[in-house]
Amino acid sequence: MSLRLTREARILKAREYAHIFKGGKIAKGKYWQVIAKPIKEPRPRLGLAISKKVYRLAVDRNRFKRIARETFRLGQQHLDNWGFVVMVRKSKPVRGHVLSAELLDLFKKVTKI
RNA sequence: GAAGUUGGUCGGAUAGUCGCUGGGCGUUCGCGUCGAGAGGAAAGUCCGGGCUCCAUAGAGCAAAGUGCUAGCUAACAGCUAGGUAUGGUGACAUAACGGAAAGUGCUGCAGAGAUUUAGACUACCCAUUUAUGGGAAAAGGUGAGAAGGUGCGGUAAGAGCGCACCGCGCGUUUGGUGACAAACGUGGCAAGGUAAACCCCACUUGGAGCAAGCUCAAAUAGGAUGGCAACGAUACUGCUCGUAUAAGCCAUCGGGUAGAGUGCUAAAGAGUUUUGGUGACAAAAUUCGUAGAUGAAUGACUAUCUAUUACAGAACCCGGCUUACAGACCGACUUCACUU
RNA sequence: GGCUGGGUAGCAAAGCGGUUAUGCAGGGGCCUGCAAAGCCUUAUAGACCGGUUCGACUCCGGUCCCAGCCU
Repeated sequence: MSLRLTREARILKAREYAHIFKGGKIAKGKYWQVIAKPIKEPRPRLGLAISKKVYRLAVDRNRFKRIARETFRLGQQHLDNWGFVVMVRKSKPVRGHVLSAELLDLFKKVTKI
C-alpha cells in the first residue's frame, strides 16, 4: 500500500458519517476526539468533522484538517480497516507534531476498545 | 544627531523527499508526464456596481439614504484638489460641514429670572414716612447657556447713551467656475442651544440575491390523457339496462424530489513606456495570459540562510470603506540641538 | 456564502435624552425558646471604543460576543 491519500480513502457522504456516528466507538484525547466503526472496504477511511464552534477562524480549522490528513496518510498502513471520524476539542495552541502524535495514538487506541 | 509628520513597497528564500486540487498530453484506465495553484487585508458584510430572476404605461405620495465647493468614476456614503472651522511651534491632522428669521417639540437640577421686545436675590443711586416708592441693568451669585467684548467719555447711580478698536448683521464693489475671500460703506447689536428630535430644502433609490438562476433527471414517490381488461368488481338496486367510482396492465405527455451538470472565471484585467492634467484619473502604444475547490486543495519532513515567523485561508466577480498585522525597506517634509 | 435579532447587578427581567425599576439570591437587623415564613434595611448594574449633545443605558458609527433563518 502506498502513502497516497485518495478520495476512496475519504469519507465524503453525509450518510456514511451518520452510519459511523451511530454506534461508533469513541476515544477522547487532550486535543482530539475520534469516533470509529468497522467498515466493509479493505482499507481504513478518514472523515473530518472540525466544528466552527470550537475554532472560529478558518485558518485554525484548516490547520487541524491538514494535520489530521497528514497523520492518517503516513500511518494508514498500520491501521485497521475502520472508518475514522476526527473531531477537535478546544485547547491552547501547541506544536504540530504534538497533535500528530496524539492523533495517531487515538487511531490505534479506538480499535482496541 | 534626536524627536516627529506623511506617501509607498515587501511580508520568508533556495534545494531535496513524500503528498493534495484543477488543466494539457500519453495510456495497458492501474497510472505516467508537463506545467499551474490564496491575500493585502482573501476578514467584517458597512456602501456602490456588474450578473441573474421577479415586478414595472407614465407621474406623484410615502419610506430610506446622502448633505461646504469643483472635479474623477460604471457607480458610491469612495477618491482628488480646494474653502471654512478646530487642534498642533511646525510638517500636518481631524470634521454627518445645508437650514434654528417656515412651524412644532425638548431644555432635568441650580438660579430672582431659561426664550419672552426677560428679570431684580445680594448689592448700587435718589427720595422720604427706615421700609416703602422710584431709577438703573454696570458688580456679585446660579447654570451648558443670562440681551456683544476692551478702553475712554458720560451720569445721582448707570446704560451702545456717545466715541475708538475688535466681533456681529446688512449693502456695494473687486477676485474666484464655485464654496468663499478681501476692501469700502452702514446699523448701535438684531436674542440661547438642539435638526446623529420631528421637520424644511436639494439630490439619489423598484425588490431579492450564485443556497440567484438555467439544463438534464432515478424510483417500490406521484399527476394528466388515451387504450386494454370487459360479457369483470363495487354503488344507485331485489333483478335487467344505464351511469358513476376504485384497483390492475400498457402507451404518451408535462411537472419535478434525490442526484448530476452549468453559472465558474478573460476581467470597468495587470505590468512598462509616452502624452494630457496640480491631482484623483484619462488616452495611446507594447508585453503578459493569471486558483476554481464542493466534508471543500498550497501541507509535512530534512538541510542552509542568526530563524518554532505577524495578521490571517479564495467559494460568482469587481470598485471602495472599516478593522487586524511580527518584522524589513524606500521617498518627501517639519521642529530642536550641535558643527562648518 | 447570504440574511436577521440581541448584549442592563450573581440570576431573571422592564423602561426612558435628565438619580436605572422589580423579583429571586447575598449581607445586617426585627420577630422566635431556636428556625422557617413575614417585615425593615443594605451592597452590587448598562459588552467594549469613539462621536453628536450642556448632559447618552437611550441617538449615530465601529469592534467583540451570543442566538436564529435560508439546505
